Amino acid sequence: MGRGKIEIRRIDNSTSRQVTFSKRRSGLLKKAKELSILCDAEVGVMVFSSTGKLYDFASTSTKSIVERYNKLKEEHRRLPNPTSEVQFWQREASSLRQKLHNLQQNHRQLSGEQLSGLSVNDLQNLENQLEMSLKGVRKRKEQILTDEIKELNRKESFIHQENIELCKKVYLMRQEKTKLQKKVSGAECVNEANGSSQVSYGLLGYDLHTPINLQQHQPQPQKKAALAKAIKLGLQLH
Amino acid sequence: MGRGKIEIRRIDNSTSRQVTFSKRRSGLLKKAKELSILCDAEVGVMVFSSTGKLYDFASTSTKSIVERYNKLKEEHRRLPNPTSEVQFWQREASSLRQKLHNLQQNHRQLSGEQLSGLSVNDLQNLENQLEMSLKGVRKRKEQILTDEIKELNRKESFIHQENIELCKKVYLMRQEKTKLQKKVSGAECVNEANGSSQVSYGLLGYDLHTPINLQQHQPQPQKKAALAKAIKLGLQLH
DNA sequence: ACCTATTGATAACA
DNA sequence: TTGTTATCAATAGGT
Repeated sequence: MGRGKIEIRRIDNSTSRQVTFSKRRSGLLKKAKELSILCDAEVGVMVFSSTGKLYDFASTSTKSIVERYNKLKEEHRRLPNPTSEVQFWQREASSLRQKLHNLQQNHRQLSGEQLSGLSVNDLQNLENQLEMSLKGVRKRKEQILTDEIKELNRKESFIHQENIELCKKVYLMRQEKTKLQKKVSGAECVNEANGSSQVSYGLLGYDLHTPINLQQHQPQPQKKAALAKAIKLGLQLH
Repeated sequence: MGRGKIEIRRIDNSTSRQVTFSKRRSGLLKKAKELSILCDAEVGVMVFSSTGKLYDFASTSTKSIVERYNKLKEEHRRLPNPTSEVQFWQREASSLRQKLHNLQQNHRQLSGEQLSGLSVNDLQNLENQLEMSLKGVRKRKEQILTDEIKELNRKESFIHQENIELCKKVYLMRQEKTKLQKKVSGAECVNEANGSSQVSYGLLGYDLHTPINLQQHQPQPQKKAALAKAIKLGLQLH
């Protein structure tokens, strides 16, 4: 019920998982409430988010519902049998161990080990699964690299623009400088501060050129490194 | 959602209250299950009908959920019987849950999901790992198929040998048969059992030929099927 | 239990 | 997060 149907499996994207959790949780609690009212039933719902937060609903009180559940399901836990508590946790641990074991088994097969028990068909399925995974991983990698390259291109063009602006400035300053020099040489008076002034000019001219060249070439090695990286990693550049 | 909208208040008619209870109850449990799967949440639902019957759902186990609820909601039950035995098993379960969670995380990444947190280098490692796995799986598959083909070849040559032996036998029996026929026709006495004897000859001839042809051709389709399978599965046949 | 017209829930998007 | 809307899903009322 939505813009498209979805299959009931863990939602990968954490954001949409969060959104769906929020919406469906409230839907579930609403329906629990409606059921309890419409049908005069005692209903309790407990939901733990994956971050451990609790959301619950109880038509009466959670305590009373849990009490009722315990009373119905098993006649103890409180006073008589502290052993059952231990037994419960032992079983829980056992079940978890089993799940863990299964997952480990699966993991090993996904890693190309422990293949002895499998038929050709099982192996074919495994192979397909691995190829899908590989596709996913490569897609993600390519995504990251193309993003990186795009970003570098953006930076480069920005810096290039900046460079052009600076060149214009340099041109203007040169003009002003020559204008000033003409004025100075036009005046016959000999200035004692001449030497220091010339040093100043020299520095100025140097300062104006060097950073321009630096900025013009600075992005290049970065970009080249990214390209080399991409090529090394087998990315197809368009 | 139905032929008309209804007000959320206790349904007076007991029959339709019962029907609605049944329908909405299963809907609620279904949605609880979906929520737990979609959003990776721990969900528990308990419903008591007005007649006192219990219907429940728990993504893990109701006990575990109730325990978790109690632990989170109220710190009691600690004081009366903080049996170290129970505590031990609770810790054990908790630790196993953690391991399970980690492995699931890993498994998802190996399946090409949940890749958002990984760097290009991580992804490259994953890719290499998957390629190794794929290599292992393919090797194993090829092994099985070549073994199968070898076995079929062995069988075929064995049967072929057998076939030759049978042909020899047929040849010898034909000779004996013609010898006997000559003897019979040489004797002038008319045998009443002639008809049945001819039928017997006919059957004998048929019996001698058919199994030979069958055995000669039986392995062929098997082998062809294996080859087709191998080709379909992308195995390189040398 | 099974069948639809209808309402309700919600996935995708902004 | 909250709201909107196109779609899918649940289900009310009947059979």
